[in-house]
Amino acid sequence: MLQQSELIFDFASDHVNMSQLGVYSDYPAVIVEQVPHPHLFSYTGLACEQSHTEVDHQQLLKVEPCESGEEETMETLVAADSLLSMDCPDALSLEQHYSQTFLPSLGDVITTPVTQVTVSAEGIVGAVDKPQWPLLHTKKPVAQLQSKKRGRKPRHRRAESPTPDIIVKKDKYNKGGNTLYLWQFLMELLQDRQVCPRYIKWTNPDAGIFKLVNSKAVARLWGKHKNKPDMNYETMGRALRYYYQRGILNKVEGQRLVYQFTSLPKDMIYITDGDNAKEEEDYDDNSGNDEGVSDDSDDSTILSSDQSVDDEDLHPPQKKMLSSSVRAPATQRTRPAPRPSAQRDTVLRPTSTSLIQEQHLPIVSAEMLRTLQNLPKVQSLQPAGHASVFRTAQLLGSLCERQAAAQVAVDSNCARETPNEKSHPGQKTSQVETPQLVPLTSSDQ
DNA sequence: GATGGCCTAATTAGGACTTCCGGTGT
DNA sequence: CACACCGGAAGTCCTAATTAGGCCAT
Repeated sequence: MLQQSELIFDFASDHVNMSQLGVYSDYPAVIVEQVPHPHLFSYTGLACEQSHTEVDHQQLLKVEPCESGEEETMETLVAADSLLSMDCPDALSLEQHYSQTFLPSLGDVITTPVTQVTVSAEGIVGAVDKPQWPLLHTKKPVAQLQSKKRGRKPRHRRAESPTPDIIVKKDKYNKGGNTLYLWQFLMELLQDRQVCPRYIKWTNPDAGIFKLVNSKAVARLWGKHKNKPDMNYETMGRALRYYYQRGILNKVEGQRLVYQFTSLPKDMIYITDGDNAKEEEDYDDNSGNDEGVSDDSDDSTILSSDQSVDDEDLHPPQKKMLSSSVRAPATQRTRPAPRPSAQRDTVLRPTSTSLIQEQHLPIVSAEMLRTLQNLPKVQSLQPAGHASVFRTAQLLGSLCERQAAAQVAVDSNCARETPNEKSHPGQKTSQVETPQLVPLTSSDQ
């Protein structure tokens, strides 16, 4: 089994290898943001320069040698290692399980450097109805202010978490590194096939209603992320309840463990129950109850049904890929209704993928490609503006092309590329409609 | 020596939880 | 009885903003 560091190296160097290979030398600009959310690094041990949200395209289009990651790598590796080595009763720990969800590793067929599609966070907004009392600071006694060692101007109010109403500085989530809010974390889980719908699932995606199928497991995952081993659902629930006040979440009355996002990214990937029908069955076999009562059995109980995941890790990737390709394509879908609203980071993470493939032959999930290509927004994407979506869409397209071409002749014209990207790798050309939060109304429910 | 630019460390405010608790409802 | 759920209160952690001070060049 590959060590994490090996995976990291291979993964992080993938782009470089591609660019160095003659076959792919025509793809200088198809450098998708190689920056999974920092929290993903914390699980996987990956560490790299992060630059999602407000995109400096010039920067994005050059391969960053992980300058920040250089110092973060070891730390992150250690952290990830410690995470993964934390005691867990089951052979496949939740932590490992979840870490794998962010390490492209399993059955599905995306084997590209695509780590995510990020969407510019520009215009992320937050709760406007949150009271703001800037005068509170100005009313401090003068003597108190002067008693400070250093005089200080009244500082600007710090940007808050991106909630549906407050405008947040573009780079808020770039600088900080691994800040991942709970609601973001939940959205991540909801877009993760290995967790959704097993531990968390949509009950009404259109309305943003989801259920914590296994509240304890989700809380534990959250605790892992926050390095709070004592995290439990009660604590996490308190944080969730704070979201009520801030207009990020609503509680679905009468249903336990069921919450509702007040708004959602437009381009969010929705994993429905059908996507993981088998897993769902497995889970249901364990829980035997999906009506309002969570399955809070011990994680090991659930994980025992996830042996396939464990097994897959022990098998060569190619084999996994083949077996997975037999499965019915995923039924991931994207929210159809393009409703204007605020904006928020969106991560369209490829589903479980095999990270190391022989020859790194890119194999793109046709389903995902279709999904992306069918998005009107993606169709109108330009290589600038919020270029990450564009680039990823292009990458997927180009990878698909290469995939087809590789089957005909490896050294043939497999390096075709979309003209815009090819001719102007880093050029900012036009404005792209940014993915937006979709405010969810009661009518959706 | 004065001035300005740059960098860094220290300081601080504030956001986002986390922890604890008592209570209610199912 | 267990669990979900609620919300107040206080605390912690982390980050961004701000500033002073050092260094260097002019």
